[in-house]
Amino acid sequence: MIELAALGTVVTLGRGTAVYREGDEAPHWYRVLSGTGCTSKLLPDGRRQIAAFLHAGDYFGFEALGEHGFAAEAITDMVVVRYPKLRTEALARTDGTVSRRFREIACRSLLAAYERLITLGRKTAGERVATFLLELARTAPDGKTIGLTMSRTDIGDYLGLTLETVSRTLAAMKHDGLIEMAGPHHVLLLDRPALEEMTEGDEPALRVGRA
Amino acid sequence: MIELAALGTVVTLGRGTAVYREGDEAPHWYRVLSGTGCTSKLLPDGRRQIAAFLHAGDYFGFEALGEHGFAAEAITDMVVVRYPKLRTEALARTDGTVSRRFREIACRSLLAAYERLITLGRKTAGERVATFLLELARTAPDGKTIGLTMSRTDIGDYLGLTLETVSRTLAAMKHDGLIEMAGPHHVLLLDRPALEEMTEGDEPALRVGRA
DNA sequence: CGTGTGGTTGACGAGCCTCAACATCCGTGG
DNA sequence: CCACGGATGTTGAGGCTCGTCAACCACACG
Repeated sequence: MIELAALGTVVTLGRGTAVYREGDEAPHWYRVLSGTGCTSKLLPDGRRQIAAFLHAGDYFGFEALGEHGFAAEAITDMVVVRYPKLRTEALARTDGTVSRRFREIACRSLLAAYERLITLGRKTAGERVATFLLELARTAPDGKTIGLTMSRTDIGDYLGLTLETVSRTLAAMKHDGLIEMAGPHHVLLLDRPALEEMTEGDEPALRVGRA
Repeated sequence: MIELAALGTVVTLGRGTAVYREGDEAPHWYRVLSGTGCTSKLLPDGRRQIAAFLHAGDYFGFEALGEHGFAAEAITDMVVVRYPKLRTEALARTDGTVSRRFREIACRSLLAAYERLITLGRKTAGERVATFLLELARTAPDGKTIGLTMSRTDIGDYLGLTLETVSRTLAAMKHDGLIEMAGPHHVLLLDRPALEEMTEGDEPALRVGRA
């Protein structure tokens, strides 16, 4: 019996290089081993939206049907495993476990994307940055020491803000004692409950009557 | 051999009723036969984001792993087919075609969600409304006569705008000769190329040098 | 040391939101 | 059949948030 792992090729990517571009044929999908990347799309006038940051363990590129709708690039040096779609498709056809696994990966990505819709559509700058920080903190060993491996521009393009607004919002959080910063790329969450409250917006002032 | 169709139950839903709520257990997934619905999520203070409008042929609810992260409701009277997850899971395990079908549905939804990220994160009000109109026009018989079955509030919650901005933007488009309206719920696209150009933002003014 | 890239901070303005008044549509009941 | 009332949509005035433009700073690298 074929194993999924046997179909993968390890690929090393230097910081800033493209894994694939928007419009490329999509014969492979990928999994991150180490480093940080992102998937993004440009509007003709240069505005950019990052769909997802890619961290160790994340899958990407599998959602493309014909060609890639989004580009993928390495933000830091990055190591990924590349899988050929055709052969993994064939494997999925015979192996129910693999097939189910694929479905679960797609569903998790979809759930994450839906969460991001509310962030981009309805949250304020402060709420977006708080959401982002807590998202990163989920994978931090101690849950509060965060390394920002991406630039302010990248964070802005991820959150639908400008780099200036990201910078200002972080400064305000520092000023308010919510976070501490050791250089531009190291954040320590000081007041997690306050940040969590920020991500959801305050409850409306005591609702009288119905629950 | 079991057929997928044999596992579905037809359910009729009155306008405004919930298919399921955020946090509900998710034993079923659904497909729309007729009518319009939406999936949405609320922030504690009442801000709402609509993740997707649901039209005939659309699948929804399958992405939930444990419980639903988003609510689903009928905007107009609606008929859906409800499928039990456990039994369709079992079917997918044995039938490669069904399994592949599920993966494809999930990937299509994911691609649509990614497209919406750039709409919500980077587009102006005018661009968002234009994107929305063209999205609806894709399923119109003549490609330009659109019935808006949802309210201005729903459109706003879908596009990350207020209902007033939606109304004003449509008025501006009418004024500019891009669309014509016969009542608040019937739109005719008059200048498709102009609308299409709007969805992508104008090209930057002639770039000199590198392509 | 220069030079370049990325980050911070400030001043200002545009775009969209908020609040409010008014219009229109539609179902209901007299 | 028409009058009423509520829900939905439109339009206007003003304000706030965040974007734009610009200057300055910090660090990495040759």
